[in-house]
Amino acid sequence: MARAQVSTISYFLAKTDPGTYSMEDLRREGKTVWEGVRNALARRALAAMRASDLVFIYHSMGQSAVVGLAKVTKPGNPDPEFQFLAPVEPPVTLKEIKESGLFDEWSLVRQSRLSTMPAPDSFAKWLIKKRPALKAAL
DNA sequence: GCCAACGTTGGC
DNA sequence: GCCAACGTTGGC
Repeated sequence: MARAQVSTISYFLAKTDPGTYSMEDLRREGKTVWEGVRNALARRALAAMRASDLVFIYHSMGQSAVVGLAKVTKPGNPDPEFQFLAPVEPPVTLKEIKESGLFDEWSLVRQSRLSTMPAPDSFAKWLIKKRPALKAAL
């Protein structure tokens, strides 16, 4: 039976070394083209991004935490454009994500070197529950 | 086409 | 700063 197509958004997670380009830089600039990712699997995730998809910005290199939320304004071809939406305050650390035990199958946990990847809907829900302030940005 | 050596990333 | 994971390069 046909059913009305509801447009759904996908979630992603993008890592960045804050020493090179941080969430604060994105916040200041408002928007940025997310480029410089070379790994094939990571580029596939970038290419899959569509306008209005949501991206969790993650600081690698010491901080290891989700620090912000962004929206895809231009799709990946393969470099998408991100618009800053909101900080995650306080950041949600990889440690917390691991300790939740909910995301053991996720690439963030399984494949530490992967820099860009899809994020499960369950992670978005879990994060919003942990940081209710994010609701306003969604 | 295999695989050893090397380089890079990111967690700790 | 170290090391594990893993992608890439180059000799054969």
